[in-house]
Amino acid sequence: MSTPIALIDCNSYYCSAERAFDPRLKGVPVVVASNNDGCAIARSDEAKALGIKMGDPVHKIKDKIKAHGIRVLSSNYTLYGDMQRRVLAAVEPFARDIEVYSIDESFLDLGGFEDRDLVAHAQAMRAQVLQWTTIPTCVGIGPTKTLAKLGNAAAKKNPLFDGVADLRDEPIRDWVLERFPVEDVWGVGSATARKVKDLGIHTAAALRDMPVKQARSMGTVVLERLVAELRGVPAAVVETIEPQRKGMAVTRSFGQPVTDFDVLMGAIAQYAMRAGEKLRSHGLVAGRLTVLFHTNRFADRPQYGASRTLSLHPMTADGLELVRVARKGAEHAWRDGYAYTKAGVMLEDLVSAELRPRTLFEDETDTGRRERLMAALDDINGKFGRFTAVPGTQGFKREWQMRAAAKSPAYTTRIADVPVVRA
DNA sequence: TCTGGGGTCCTAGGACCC
DNA sequence: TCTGGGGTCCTAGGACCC
Repeated sequence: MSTPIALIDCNSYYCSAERAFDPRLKGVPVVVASNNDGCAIARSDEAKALGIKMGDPVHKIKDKIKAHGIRVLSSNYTLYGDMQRRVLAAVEPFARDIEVYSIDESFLDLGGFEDRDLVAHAQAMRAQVLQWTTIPTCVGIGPTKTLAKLGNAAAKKNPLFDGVADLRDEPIRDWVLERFPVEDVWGVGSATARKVKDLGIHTAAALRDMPVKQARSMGTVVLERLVAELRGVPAAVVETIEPQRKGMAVTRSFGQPVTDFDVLMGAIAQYAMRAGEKLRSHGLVAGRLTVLFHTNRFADRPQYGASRTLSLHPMTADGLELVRVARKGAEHAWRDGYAYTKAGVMLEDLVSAELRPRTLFEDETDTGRRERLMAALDDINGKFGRFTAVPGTQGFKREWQMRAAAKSPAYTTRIADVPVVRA
């Protein structure tokens, strides 16, 4: 008998986090938009009922927003990140181990709790999260991660489960899998769904019953493992230690198109500086940098996009060095006459800063000086807010700055924004 | 006028080597 | 009739996730 695994997932997480501090958002349709106020990335139940889909461009649903008074909020990741901390604090006592899978989902190793009624256990956990954060959740339980995930989706869809679906029970598992669309199974994307449907496989149960060899030859080992997991044979475990990161990226769409190299370079400089900050906060250095920018692929206008990858030696986390290298790449890739709408900086070959290989001609004093400069920069920007001290390359106008027309306050992380209750 | 951002894993195929 | 064989490393691109 394998250890039971649970998946706890927050319902309409970003919308729920916003509602925690603004009661006016309760009972009305709410949508949280992606960066630049571009797409709908979280919808309350009321917004879903109005037909708002995940990823809908906000400008294409303007009429619906107006007609139904849908509240559209800019995303506030500082708030969502801090609320996640609180959710996890509530969940912690209910599991032996936790794997934080995303900002609103965690896998729980329920080893040691087997002799309890796990449905009641999960209900108690949901109540705790709700009480501490006001955020509603659903829980799926199963012998494998895939089944826990599937149970979670079933609990969300079917009110019969009252928020908790335990798929360790075989009759219940079969009942759910036979009614579960194959394209909704975790790990089945549009390409795989198309292929298996051609074979007449339309449900999770049919996918489970697919011959393993056929799964392997049609897909990859990934599909083979997926079939095993649906059968209750674990192919993955709850991972409790965070793996070393392989890459890091800072990419943004612009608030308005950019046609001038220096202006573009301002944005790229900001992203490179931010990428450096991220590296340093993880204690890493990078060995390779990619700079990229492109035009709006949805627009009926001439298109151009390019990227350049350059190596960083010595490996570094120095923001100014990243800016210098990114500029070199951007100069190479630049073409006049286009309206660019997005740019980015990506870093690869990451290693821990202590393990950084030294190069032959490196000036240790100079390296030390630059490291202190970066530390000072992090200090200033940490204390007085991001972008307090920046290189001049970023420019002062920053017309490319992304739109965020309706961003909520930093209720939990900035003292001036803490809600005040008046008697 | 307005369509996000940041990740991971896997495979195929080329380069290179003995 | 039948192009040597086998190994590693790297990269690009696809697929998937939230």
